[in-house]
Amino acid sequence: MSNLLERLRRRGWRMTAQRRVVAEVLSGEHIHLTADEVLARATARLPEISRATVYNTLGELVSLGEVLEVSSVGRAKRYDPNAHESHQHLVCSGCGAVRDVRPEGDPLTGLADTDRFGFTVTAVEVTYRGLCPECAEDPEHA
Amino acid sequence: MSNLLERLRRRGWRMTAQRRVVAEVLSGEHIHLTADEVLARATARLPEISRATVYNTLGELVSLGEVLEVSSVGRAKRYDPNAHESHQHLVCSGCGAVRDVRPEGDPLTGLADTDRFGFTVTAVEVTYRGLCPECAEDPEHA
DNA sequence: CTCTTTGCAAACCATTTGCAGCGTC
DNA sequence: GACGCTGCAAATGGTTTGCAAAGAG
Repeated sequence: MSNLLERLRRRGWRMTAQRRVVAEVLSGEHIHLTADEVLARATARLPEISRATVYNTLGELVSLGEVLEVSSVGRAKRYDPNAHESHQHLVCSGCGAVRDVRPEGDPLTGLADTDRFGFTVTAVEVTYRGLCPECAEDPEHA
Repeated sequence: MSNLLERLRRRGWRMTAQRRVVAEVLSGEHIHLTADEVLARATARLPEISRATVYNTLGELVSLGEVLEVSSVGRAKRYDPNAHESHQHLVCSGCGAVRDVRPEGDPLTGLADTDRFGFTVTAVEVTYRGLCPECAEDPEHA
């Protein structure tokens, strides 16, 4: 656990103002921001940060395994800092809201051999789709 | 079941040469083509078909519920004609190959109330990631 | 005949890249 | 002081759109 920035410092990640701000913006629970949202929030704290740097930094965080890419919502990828606790996503089809969920019984212990087509399975992603309370009540909320 | 084209005729879907060819190209098992691949295969049968028509038609098939959009592989969306039999996807992280799988016990019958955040859950998507036999043996196969 | 679908080309949006200069370690 | 990171701007890839002409029912 602990926050993203602290994990990165502990790993000896080279620090700059831009990188720190991106990491800060990605701290918290149920965070699933697009690159553009990260840029907007980062710009609020550090006006001279550029879009390319946001993309570079996000890409590096993903390949470090400290941030997860979520492609199940809309056209733009979303970035999820909750990379160390296995979890699933609950996505609202109306407004695109995303919540992290962690059903107790891990139901995903892999595929029967007969279903694997010879694949070596290393990960499972689960997305639940539905409507959040606001969109269920007011379908125009989207 | 039955093939896509037949289902569409039965629904009284307006038919044109272009639409028929797109539906034909999407017939079969383990089909998960990108819009570009659909265009390429459709062009082989009907050279005058245009990219815009392929996109229009795919979009309509998706909103009819006869084709599924799969966004879990690469940047481009893929289109899966297997929309009536609930199934999951097995994706190779090396080469992007996709297979349909149908584990027997449907383990995913929803979320406990305490995990739902008030959402109305209507669907679950599961993606297994791993390496296909070819990529497991020869990591450069990608 | 009417109303939908098609083709073309341009617009769009998210993301990536090349390269000179700046800043961290 | 070296090498990696940053910003700019232009390129790319996938998808969408506007509009006039063609075609299905």
